[in-house]
Amino acid sequence: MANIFDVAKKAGVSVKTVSRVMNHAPRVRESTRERVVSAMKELNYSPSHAARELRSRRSRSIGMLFGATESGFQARFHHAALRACDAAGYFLAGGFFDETAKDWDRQLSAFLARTRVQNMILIPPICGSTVLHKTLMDRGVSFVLISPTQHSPSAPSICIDDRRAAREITEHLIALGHRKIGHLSGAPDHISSELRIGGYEDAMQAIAAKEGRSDWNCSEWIRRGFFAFERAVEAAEEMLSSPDRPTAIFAANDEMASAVYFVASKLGLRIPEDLSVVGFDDVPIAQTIWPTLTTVAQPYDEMTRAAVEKLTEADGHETSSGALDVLTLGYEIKLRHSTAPPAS
Amino acid sequence: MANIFDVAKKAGVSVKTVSRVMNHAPRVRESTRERVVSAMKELNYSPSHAARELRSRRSRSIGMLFGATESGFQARFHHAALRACDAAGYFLAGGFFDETAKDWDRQLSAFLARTRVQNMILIPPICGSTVLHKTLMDRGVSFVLISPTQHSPSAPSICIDDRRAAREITEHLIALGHRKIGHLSGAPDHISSELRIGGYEDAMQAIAAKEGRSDWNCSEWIRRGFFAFERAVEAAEEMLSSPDRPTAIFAANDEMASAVYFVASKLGLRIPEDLSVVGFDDVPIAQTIWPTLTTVAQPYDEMTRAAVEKLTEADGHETSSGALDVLTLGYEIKLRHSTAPPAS
DNA sequence: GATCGCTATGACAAGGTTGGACATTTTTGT
DNA sequence: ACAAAAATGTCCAACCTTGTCATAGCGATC
Repeated sequence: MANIFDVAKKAGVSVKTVSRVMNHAPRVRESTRERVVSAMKELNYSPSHAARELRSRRSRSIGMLFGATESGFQARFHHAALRACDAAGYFLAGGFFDETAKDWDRQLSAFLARTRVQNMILIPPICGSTVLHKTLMDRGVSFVLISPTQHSPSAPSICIDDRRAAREITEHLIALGHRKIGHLSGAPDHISSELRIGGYEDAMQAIAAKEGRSDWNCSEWIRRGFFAFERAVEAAEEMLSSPDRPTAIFAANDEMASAVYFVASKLGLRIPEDLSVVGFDDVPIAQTIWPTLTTVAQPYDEMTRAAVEKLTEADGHETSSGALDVLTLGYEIKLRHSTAPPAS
Repeated sequence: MANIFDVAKKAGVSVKTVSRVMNHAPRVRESTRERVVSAMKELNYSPSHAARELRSRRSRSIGMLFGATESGFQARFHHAALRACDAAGYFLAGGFFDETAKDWDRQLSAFLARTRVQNMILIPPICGSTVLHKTLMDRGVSFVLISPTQHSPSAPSICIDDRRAAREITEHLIALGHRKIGHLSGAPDHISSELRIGGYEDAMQAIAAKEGRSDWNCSEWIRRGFFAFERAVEAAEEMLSSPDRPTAIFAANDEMASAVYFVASKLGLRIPEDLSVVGFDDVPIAQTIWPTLTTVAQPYDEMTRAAVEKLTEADGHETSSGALDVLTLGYEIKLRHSTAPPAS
């Protein structure tokens, strides 16, 4: 395997110049650059990331911790991260991380020690742990939070307008004629849960005001599903077996929406004839269950690309401006087959 | 950050001894080892993997290429690999790989150049590409194939007895009383597809022989679904809209089984009353659809652990014995709610 | 034409670890 | 007490790249 000396020799320059070319340093004559580049090509040269990392104390990898990789949600981000890293010339170092385990910090230390990543992308559910943030900061690791449970002054966050999206999708149900709309909400320590509840309430209160039902209290229609399938099954069972059951349910993620399908199927309720369902996230399952699920699509690829950009741009440069750095991207409502007017 | 010299000083030994301890070299007294280990702990030392890799030309990472990370199947292996690598002290370097893309080799070269992995685990669908095998061998990368489309003389494979599993799960349907059993098979270039067809036919022919129906040709009941949801939807529609439709379907993976649910739901067929369904793989979706899916569980964790072991054991040592190295692990049939006797 | 300033390039050390070849010390067995 | 074996140390080179500082070349300025 060729190294930098071979390239230098072939191009008739010093190793340093080759290094400069690789690192896009200024002050290299165009003709020299070309000579070097073609020498690299000819020798099929690729620099040793170990040596670069050793010398420059910068690694070309981005770390990411996964808990439940099967969760559709994490799998989508995994996919997006693989592509974004590929595009940026970085590679993804994945670690397993069980946030409920006791040897929490051992897992994290082991990951950091092994990979020596300097950059990380943190996704739910673990992105919200302040202890985690602190550990990373102490170690000098920069990180970006995606859809965090809470924003951090020490790292940029990337999210969507959860509240507006929740409001919009609830309004879709209202527009179809639904009034008894249940909400299956997420884990209470997650900012998105509360924002989605907020959006739901915004929509419900707006229609209540418009139709003059001042006594109407939509918060009775909210049940916690904690973003988890099993918990959502319980909550949905409770909601749907009540005599005054809702005619539509807005689940705060698709996994819980599929739990509603599960329960509805068990109880013999037809979707959407007897019950309309909407979700949130647009994970793959949304299109592989029948009827396909109306939901809010997160811009996974865009979010992850932005995260990688933030990390690679800042690489090396300390750029904590002090102000909260929050990037809000656009979502999309996907209308599919899980909603219909209520049975009259 | 402490380095090996600091540790040596603290432990009162030479750097060499510290190195010996880290690399589990023989001829180190237990008491010395302990002193060194505790010095490392105290200093919170972790070796620079860049330096180790640079010097020893061995990387502590295992590479893995993912195509469709959302596919449940790959997500399960991702999860298993993260855990197995963690346990082995390695880390997982993930790469995106679209086997249908044109810049196929660019993707692979970029991945290998960036990560410089020496070890890889290959999973379906890309694990079968002989071009891929060749490239890896040329580059001196060792690899293990999991459930490969075809075995390779140059790498160990890990799989289950697909044929027996397929036979067994088909027999489950037969035992319930089904005779008109359709099979939704996988991609024809994949060895597992053919083995699962084989197992299905074994079971069908056995019952045909037993019941004296020598004219019965079960191969009419086979349709290709190519392991893909959309293709399976088409195939299932065809199967189920025929007047003499099957009373049970054995899908060669869970994704296709969920496609059967999708179509059944669309056509108003109830599972399992009107149609029994069984799958293969036991991916997460099998338990989050109602009725929960009877399927064959692959031993994901065990398979991946075995793969990591093979790689880490062989690390450095050339051990190609020449003979085919195929490890067959046990599967498990998960009986759930998607099967019942046929309507009489 | 000597001096200055700027650009492009080069020489050399450093970064943390392991490998190799031996030398030296300690332990063990007799 | 002596030899053999085991444990540890010494020292240097190598791995490949980048950072620091130095220098050659060259046009502009006084």
